[in-house]
Amino acid sequence: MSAPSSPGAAPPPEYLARLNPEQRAAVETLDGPLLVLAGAGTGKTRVLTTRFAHLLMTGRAQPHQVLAVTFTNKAAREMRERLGAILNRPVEGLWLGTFHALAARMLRRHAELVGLTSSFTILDTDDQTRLLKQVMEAEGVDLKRWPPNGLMGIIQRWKDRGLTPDRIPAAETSDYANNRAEKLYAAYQARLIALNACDFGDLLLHITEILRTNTEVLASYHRLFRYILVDEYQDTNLVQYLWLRLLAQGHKNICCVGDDDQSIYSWRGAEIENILRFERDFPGAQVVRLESNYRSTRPILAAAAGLIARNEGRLGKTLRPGRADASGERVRVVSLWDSEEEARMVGARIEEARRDGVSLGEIAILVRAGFQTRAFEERLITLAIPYRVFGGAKFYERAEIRDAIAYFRAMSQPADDLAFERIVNTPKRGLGDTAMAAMHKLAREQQMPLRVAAERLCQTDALRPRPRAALRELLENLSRWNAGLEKEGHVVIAAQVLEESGYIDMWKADRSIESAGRLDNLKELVRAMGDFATLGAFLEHIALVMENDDNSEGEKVSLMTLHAAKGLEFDMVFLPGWEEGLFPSQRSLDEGGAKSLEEERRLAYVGITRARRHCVISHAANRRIYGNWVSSIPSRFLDELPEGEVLREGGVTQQPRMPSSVFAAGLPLSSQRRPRVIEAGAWEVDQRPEREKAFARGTRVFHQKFGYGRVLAVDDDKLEIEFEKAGVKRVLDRFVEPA
DNA sequence: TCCCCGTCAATTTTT
DNA sequence: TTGACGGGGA
Repeated sequence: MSAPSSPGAAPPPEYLARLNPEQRAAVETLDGPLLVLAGAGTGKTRVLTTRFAHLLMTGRAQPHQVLAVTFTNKAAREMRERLGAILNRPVEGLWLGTFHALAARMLRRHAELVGLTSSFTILDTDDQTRLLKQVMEAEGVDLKRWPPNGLMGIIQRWKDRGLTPDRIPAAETSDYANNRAEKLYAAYQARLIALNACDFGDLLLHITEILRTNTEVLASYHRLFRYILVDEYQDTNLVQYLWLRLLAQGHKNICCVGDDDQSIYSWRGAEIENILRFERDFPGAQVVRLESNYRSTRPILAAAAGLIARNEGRLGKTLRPGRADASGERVRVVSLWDSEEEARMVGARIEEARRDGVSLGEIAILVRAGFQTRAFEERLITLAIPYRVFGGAKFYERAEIRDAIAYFRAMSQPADDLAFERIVNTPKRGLGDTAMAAMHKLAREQQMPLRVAAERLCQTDALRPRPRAALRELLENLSRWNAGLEKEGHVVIAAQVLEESGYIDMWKADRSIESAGRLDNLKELVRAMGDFATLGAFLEHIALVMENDDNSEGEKVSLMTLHAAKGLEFDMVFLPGWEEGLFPSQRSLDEGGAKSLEEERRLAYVGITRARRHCVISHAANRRIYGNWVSSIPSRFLDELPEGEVLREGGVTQQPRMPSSVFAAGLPLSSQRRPRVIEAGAWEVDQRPEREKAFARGTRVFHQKFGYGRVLAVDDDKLEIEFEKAGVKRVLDRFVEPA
């Protein structure tokens, strides 16, 4: 390959010449800890991959001597591809992958140190909950009072912090289920080991435990990894941080890339403190800031910057427009009457953009919570605008896929009770509660896997002849299939399993609409297995690399949550529902206080910075939530946008429909409360004049949706009104009239 | 074994 | 309003 770049020598290689000075500093600062603070759209991925390539090109490291960690498979894939592109060849033997994939790979090498074998199973969330539920039942916990999912959350947070059951601080034993959380956690862990299984949290928990107690193992990784690269460092949790810190103790060449302003995952254990603390954690650390943004127009960046500047806990950086054509229209803030009108407004603007030649694939609607997508879906269907909702059910989560995988697991992993349980009576073999209870009883008494207990049971006359025969057949099949694996190969056996177990027939006999699709999915599953050398490799892939199936032909509007949008960009972005209680969400306000308000604000920042050219933020005065109308006041984030950078407007000039109650009251049209028609442009100059219209306490007022009421309290332009029919609500004064 | 009905809750999600 | 879930009855 080309010669390494030595400072001062001849022109730098082409891959470096393409970088701006700050990016280049991030790539060429090779020794010691380095934090790269990469703002949105500043070329983070480019820096990361170029740095990786640079390490190889300069001969600083062999491919296998670099540990490169990402959060998602998508990011890992992208890094691999771009690395190959820079080096102009595919690269083999890399330690490049997600935290979980890399941890699993390491753990398989040392599994016996925590009581597992190297072929341990990785459970998905569904299995995790089922197992925990069983543990809780065995301990006699009232599952109604103490839902397993609650404990699952507690356990996961503990695992996120690297806490094994014996390490739970006394102060935190939590009052869950009468102080039994810790005991249940220990029992759950014991069950996992007995099943030779890990949940996702265990992958990092176990390997970190191994590294911190086993100096020889740790030293071997110190010898191996000369350089460590970490993506999205602001999203790391404590155990991931501990794992990285242990590994980095060797050469101390750890480079973390991240953006504290985009830390939006604290609720799943991410600790923004990790990135804030970097310089203290890694003495001698250097920090490089990437602040040149190549994505968005100046007004969009200014709006985002103004908003995020309100946060206290941040390292601080300011995005500068880096594009030559950074001028553009201001961010629009549109006020609407209700959520239906909001959907109409978004739909109308999308149609308009489409007429103007904007590709639908370049348009996104980003919402705070999943349920918000529905209103927009309905509108887009009406307008015949193709769209795509991200974050739906995934391929591996479908029942038929999970069943099939359970068959493969049950066949190849005799200790995998969860898999065995799932398939034992699927399709129906007449093995109901009675048979299962007998198996469980024996397994428990003899401390053996279910499958072994089932074998024993078949040799007794504990079961009636019919179920006994069915069970025996299943067990014989499992052994036979497994025995054929070596000779026939896993793809042939997989097809055979699904066929001979009667599973395929079960779906063929099913006359529901989905059954054809399910059969297709099964076919696709078997086909995909051919891409893997062994069944084990395939199962690992399924557990860790659960790809969202991505059959996106054609250009479609993207509908997704703000969280799902991180890392993406679009020409035109709609950000609806900026209302107090929805965004920032009530729940985060209630539970997390000031800290989570800051996280909500970061989420808003992420939303705005997704937009390249057009950003339309909106809020509605009334919204239907869980079936009833709720009035809402504009999000505080709207007030925090710098005034000069936004254009405040009313909605589409569409008259809100009269509530039926008005007609029912039989009022003459002339005296009807005329709905305040919100006209385009009407609010461009804020609402100051409107505000003069003071409503004193006790004033009797009329509201379009809630009818008549009396003002209880006035807070600037927000009124608290006790409505005769609808109860006490908080409403903006511009939406009520004196009665 | 299946289906119907009452109850209850209801962000954000990757691996 | 929707959906998931569990209990009870056919």
